[in-house]
Amino acid sequence: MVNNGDRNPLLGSTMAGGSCVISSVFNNYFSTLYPPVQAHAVSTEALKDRDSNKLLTFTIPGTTSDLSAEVCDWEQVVPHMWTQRHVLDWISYNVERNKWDASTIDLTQCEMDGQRLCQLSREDMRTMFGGLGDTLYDHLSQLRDLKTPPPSNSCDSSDYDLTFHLSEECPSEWDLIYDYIQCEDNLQFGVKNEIESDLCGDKTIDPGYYSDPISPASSEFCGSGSYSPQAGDSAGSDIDVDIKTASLGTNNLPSYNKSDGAPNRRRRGRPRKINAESSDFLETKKSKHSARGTHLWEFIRDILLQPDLNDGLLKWEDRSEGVFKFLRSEAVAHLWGQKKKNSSMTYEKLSRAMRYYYKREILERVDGRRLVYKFGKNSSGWRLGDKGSLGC
DNA sequence: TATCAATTTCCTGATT
DNA sequence: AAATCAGGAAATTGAT
Repeated sequence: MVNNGDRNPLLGSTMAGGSCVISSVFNNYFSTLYPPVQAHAVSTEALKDRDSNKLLTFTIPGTTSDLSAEVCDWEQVVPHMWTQRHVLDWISYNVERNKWDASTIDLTQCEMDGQRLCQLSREDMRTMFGGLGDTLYDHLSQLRDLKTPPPSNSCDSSDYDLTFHLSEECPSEWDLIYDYIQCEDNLQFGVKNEIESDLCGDKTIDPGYYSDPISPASSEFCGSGSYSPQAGDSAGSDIDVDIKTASLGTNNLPSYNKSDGAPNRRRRGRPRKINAESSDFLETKKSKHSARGTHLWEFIRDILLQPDLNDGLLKWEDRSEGVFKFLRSEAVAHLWGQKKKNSSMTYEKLSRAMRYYYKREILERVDGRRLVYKFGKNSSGWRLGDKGSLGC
């Protein structure tokens, strides 16, 4: 997700080559507008959610520790209070989300605050941002609507002016899933990259391939900054390890040395979780005993079950047979990675996990058709008339 | 603490 | 040539 151009966690790692262009365009622009500042300690209180209902909180700038000031996350601020930087972050995010060619956007048009942005009509947006204008307008409307108390229903709406819930009673509305993922990711990666970029200047780090923490290459990794929220569940990103160990000054890093000895090579397997010490320090987001959460196939299924909201990621080829196709394979992988707090997820890796489902008959092979899969007899919830996993 | 399921990562080779 | 598929091997995680 592009959230902040100069601390963009995902660009250039998991996305296709076009994203590099996007990344560089926005990075350059951000670095011009916002020279690096020193990272401050982040209040974990400001970041952790409050319960298993995945409460997400918007904050008013300046009210919540250093976070809002330093991190500048547009998702945590109501749109009409966005600064210029928030606006840029948000545009950058939408550019990435839609795989838009950032070079087609006149960045000087982006120089406005949230108040001004909110005054723009759909036509204005089209004029300013071309084909992306509609998307921006719709997304902004969506964000603004979040501030409007919803009609009373099963979803809790307390404190709705500043928060929204993705509660157990009302799960899996795709937009909420998406926003939840984005917001959560924002909390996870936004701060990290803020620190990375702030401490390292323009140096970008591929989050998918962290430097060996003890290697010469990684010794350049700057780190005295403190940080940050951390999901308690698995799959802390590689960057998690580096940043935390660096920032904590620990020296108990595994002295691994991959067999080939190649520098900057990550080792196999899931990214290592941070150690207990840093984990305590950093505060975890989820309960130690929280459920594992949806499996990959359920995640895929749930996207498919929200056709209006799945953003062209996947489509049914034959709904009655459970045949579906990836339309934007890398975007789906990216989203899956966000859900798992893994910024280096790719379609290649996701597809490996999908192939493991063949044996378990959660999926069936569809020979000769690229990007096409079929739900198997051990999957559920996708059939018409099934009691799906979605809905209240 | 050990074990397990479910990935995640890396890899080589084949196919489209 | 690049993307995707296939599947082995090993690593890691959270759950039990």
